[in-house]
Amino acid sequence: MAKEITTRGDNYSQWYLDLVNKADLAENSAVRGCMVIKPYGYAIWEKMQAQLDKMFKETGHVNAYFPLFIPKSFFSREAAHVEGFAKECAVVTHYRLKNDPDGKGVVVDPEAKLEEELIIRPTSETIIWNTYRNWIQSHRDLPILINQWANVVRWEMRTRLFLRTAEFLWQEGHTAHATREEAVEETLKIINLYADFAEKFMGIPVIKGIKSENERFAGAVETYCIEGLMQDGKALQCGTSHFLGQNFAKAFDVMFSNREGVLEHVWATSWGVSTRLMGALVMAHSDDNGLVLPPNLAPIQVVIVPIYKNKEELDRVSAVADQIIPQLKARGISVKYDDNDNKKPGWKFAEYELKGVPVRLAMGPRDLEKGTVEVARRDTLTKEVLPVEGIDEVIEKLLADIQENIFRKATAFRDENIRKADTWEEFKTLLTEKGGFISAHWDGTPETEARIKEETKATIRCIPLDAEPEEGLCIYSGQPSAQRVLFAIAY
RNA sequence: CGGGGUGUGGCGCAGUUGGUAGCGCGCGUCGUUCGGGACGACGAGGCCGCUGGUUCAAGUCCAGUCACCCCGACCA
Repeated sequence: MAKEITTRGDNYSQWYLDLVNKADLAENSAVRGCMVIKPYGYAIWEKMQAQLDKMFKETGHVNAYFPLFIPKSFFSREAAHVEGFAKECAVVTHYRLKNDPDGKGVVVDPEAKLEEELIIRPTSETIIWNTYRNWIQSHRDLPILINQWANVVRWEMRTRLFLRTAEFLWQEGHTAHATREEAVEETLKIINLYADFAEKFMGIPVIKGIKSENERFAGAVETYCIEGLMQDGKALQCGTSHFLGQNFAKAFDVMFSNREGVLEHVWATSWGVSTRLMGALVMAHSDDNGLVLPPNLAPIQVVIVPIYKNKEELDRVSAVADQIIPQLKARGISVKYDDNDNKKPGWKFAEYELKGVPVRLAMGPRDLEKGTVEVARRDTLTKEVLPVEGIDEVIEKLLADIQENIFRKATAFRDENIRKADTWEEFKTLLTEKGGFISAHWDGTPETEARIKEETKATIRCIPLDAEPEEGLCIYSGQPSAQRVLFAIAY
């Protein structure tokens, strides 16, 4: 029977979990808070990785790899950084097990206690800056533009597949520069790169902005972010790029001699996106029938389902498919011909819809007679019958159209869900009745932000980069404010 | 860390006043089907989360324990 999916209207978070499970993206593992990313889900992540990796390299970055373990003492070097991460660190204290003297399996060998405990990286700034110290002496060693693809661990109390897991995959860029200007430029370059990626590849419109002090990365001078809006009206931080100033250079004593031979501290940035983007992808586009994947990230862009009564009919359909498939592949389109005889066409239709395959072609005896094929698109759930002749070109255009349509739809939704509030009452009403982003004046103090969060659960998602200056009064305190910021309930 | 819930074939579940475990899906074989999740016949598959207790007898009652999920507080 059908794989039942909870509808978005019934229970949005259950709908999300159903999709992740039933579309074979990921499942919970035997380890609390950690997920198993299944092949179909991982294939999407690999597409994200490939594209981002290409974009990083095009902007002059190179990949490297730093260790999973970080000596505990490194962590205490940068005060704000420790404070931010200390509460959620996994710690390695021993390096050996031994047979349980009582004969029940194995126990930690108390003899094997580490001199210095190791932290499992929640992020790698400390180990990296400790390493950069040895790499940097002169301005000629700069800039260093390194990215690493890695896993990190943050011991979260409450987890959700992809959106927040104890272990997750990500990339983290760590760059070192001779000047403040250059580091700031790098920070901005990356946030723009992330926004491009989110919009052009994931089809998710994002708002670029700066984090308030409360939301800033622990150890950063300034945190830039891209914020997306999910279909339930909650915001999701999709990526961050940090200007770290000289904080880590000072903590790890990383200095270079400039052109005048004077020693200066190095300027730094760090930036990352994670498997959380998988969650964003699901929640931004999908519907009650299953996933809706943008063609640019779909592991299978086109599926061909043959319809036949017997071997002879299948052979005839396959002969036509054999003509179409190479034409599609020649255009760089990934295609799957599903001639699995164990499943009926109807079953396959439902299954590929659940998995978000952008385009489905169905071909049967009726098509053979007329030289046609049925083309169904996932985003609109519409079908039309078209000539096989020239279908490759049609599909190439169709995929581009689907990519664009998905983005347009998400953009319209996002734009409809940014609302201005000018009074506290209006703010609260909009938040509970509509959700989405609320654009409002704020006095700029962490105290006010904290109070608003306490009373409404909404946080400042960002101060948009493109915000127009506008005199106003803080929605909460009534103090003067120079521009609006975006509030939302966030994941 | 609080509050709630669930542990029974691969998955989803039922199992009444205790009496020796069943249904759907899936799986295997065969046949008929095949343009929106097909049908029939036969078949395989279970230490009822774990430990202890009560009892002639425990999936069921009692105590303990572990795990996971959902909802909050903290966070990308």
